[in-house]
Amino acid sequence: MGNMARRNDEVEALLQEYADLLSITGGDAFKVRAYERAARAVGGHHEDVSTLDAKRLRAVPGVGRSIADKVAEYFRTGTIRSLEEVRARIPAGVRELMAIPTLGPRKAALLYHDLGISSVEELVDAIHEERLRDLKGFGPKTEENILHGVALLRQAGGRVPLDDAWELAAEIVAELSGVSGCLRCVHAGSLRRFRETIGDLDILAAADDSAPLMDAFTRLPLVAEVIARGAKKTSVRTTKGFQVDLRVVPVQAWGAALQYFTGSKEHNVRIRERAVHAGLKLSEYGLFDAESGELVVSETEEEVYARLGLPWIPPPLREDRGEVEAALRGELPELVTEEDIRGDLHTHTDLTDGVSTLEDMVGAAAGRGHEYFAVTDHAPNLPMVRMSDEKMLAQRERLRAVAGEYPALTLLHGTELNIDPEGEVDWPEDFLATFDVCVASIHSHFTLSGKDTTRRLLRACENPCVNIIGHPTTRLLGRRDAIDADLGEVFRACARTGTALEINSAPDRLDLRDEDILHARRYGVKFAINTDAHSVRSLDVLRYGVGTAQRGWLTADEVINTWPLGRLREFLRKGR
DNA sequence: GCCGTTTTCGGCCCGACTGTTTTCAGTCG
Repeated sequence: MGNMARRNDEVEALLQEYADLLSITGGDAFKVRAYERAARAVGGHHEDVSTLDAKRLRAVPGVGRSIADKVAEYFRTGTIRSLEEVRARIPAGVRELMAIPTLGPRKAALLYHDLGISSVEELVDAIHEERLRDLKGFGPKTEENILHGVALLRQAGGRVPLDDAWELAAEIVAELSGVSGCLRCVHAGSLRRFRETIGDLDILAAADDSAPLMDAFTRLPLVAEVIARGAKKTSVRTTKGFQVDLRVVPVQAWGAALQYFTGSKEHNVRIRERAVHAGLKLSEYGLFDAESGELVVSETEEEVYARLGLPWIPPPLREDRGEVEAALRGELPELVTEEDIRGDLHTHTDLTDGVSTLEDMVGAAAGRGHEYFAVTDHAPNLPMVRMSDEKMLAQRERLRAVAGEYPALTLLHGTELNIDPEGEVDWPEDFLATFDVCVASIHSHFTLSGKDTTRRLLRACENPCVNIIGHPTTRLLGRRDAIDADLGEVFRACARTGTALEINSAPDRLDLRDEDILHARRYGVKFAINTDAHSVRSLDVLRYGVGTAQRGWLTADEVINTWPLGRLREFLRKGR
């Protein structure tokens, strides 16, 4: 799976790059869109595109003769000639300008052609030197927006999205686990704790002799540079500029090392304090008697915690947010797990902006062992999707038709509504009431005042047909701030009206985020952990939503899509 | 560049918002 995903991802990235470069050069907008569409389709495709012959490649929606040829050329030669040609004309830094929110291909092209700007740094310098002032279409507000966008980008501080880190870790762990003499290998660090972005990736392995593991590690194809190489620790930088540390420990020290390298630093400080008070000393090598220096325990994390008078603490809780105190009181939450999730309540198909068909999405849901599955395509007020009542009803018929093939899976017909500035949604109540489930989300007017946004969300909660507030803060990691709202008021309204808050699992959203979940659960709110999947493959993101929910201390009972269908349906009736 | 119970051309995702203009270009969802 990991490997297959990467081949498709490679092609998706290349086609998207080609689309971006075409748009910068002012190429035909429809051609640009064709490449973007093909990129998304390949990225979301369920088969490994490197294994497909020409005919089956062209069966991927949006892939025709020309793009199929380019994909084949890439797998045959390792490059795409036409991409190389356009790369030679446009520096990579110009494309990187497009990562700045509010800065698209036209402005990037203008900045490059008129001022020779080809990096974010040069752009920031140029703004401070007031060199943008004479540029057509650029005013003071544009400068301000660019600087804010750059600040958002830099907030991520070189950190990597959770899914990128996860996939990289999975690949490295799989590779190293096969090395002779490797007794254990896992990822640790902030990835094990499911933080929303990852700084450095920490891989931990156990072996008697570390040399074969270190050799294999430094020889991985994705390694661009070996930063440090030792017997216990080796650090590399990947071709994408990401630092990965491998630590190899004797298997006897596994538990102590895993505990130490999982962090967080703040959690470990608390744990070591407890050790000191008990006359012990904790390090990555084990728990030792402070006086005699004799090893007490080190083989498993459970033993280490137990010897300190604590139950094992799940990694997502290890942030020094009261988990040690809760553990001491015997009040650690029994965290929701991916296995607890019985179904997804927010997904899309190619009827709107998804890339997989309804049949493929449903088949994949059945394959995952879901008990229920909601298809919730976009409602008409999102103009790009050109939705209509007729299309929705036709989809409902199609859903009914496919349902017969999966007797163990209950299909729910839903929609993702748009909450307008007044808090109203797309359809009147009588039509909404015909859906099994309605998600309602903000997709426009992100910059209303806090007061107006709060009122807007409250109004949506009070709609008797709105079951779930989708991606409640609408933030995009590294791209868009959370909306300004009095979340306490919103959470109170959700609890009162029987409206669930979504934990959107998309790695660039993770919305609600962990702190907001901790806040919201104090109001007795219910949650829904959804994928918002736009393809079969993106159904996999569920783990990130569950990890985020765990960081928010959620138990299965607080999450409506862990419930049996009957209890879920009762909740979705919302007292109607 | 893709696609076709419109089949080899002529459409294709469209409307709103923002900031810049002085009638509109660029970006976004």
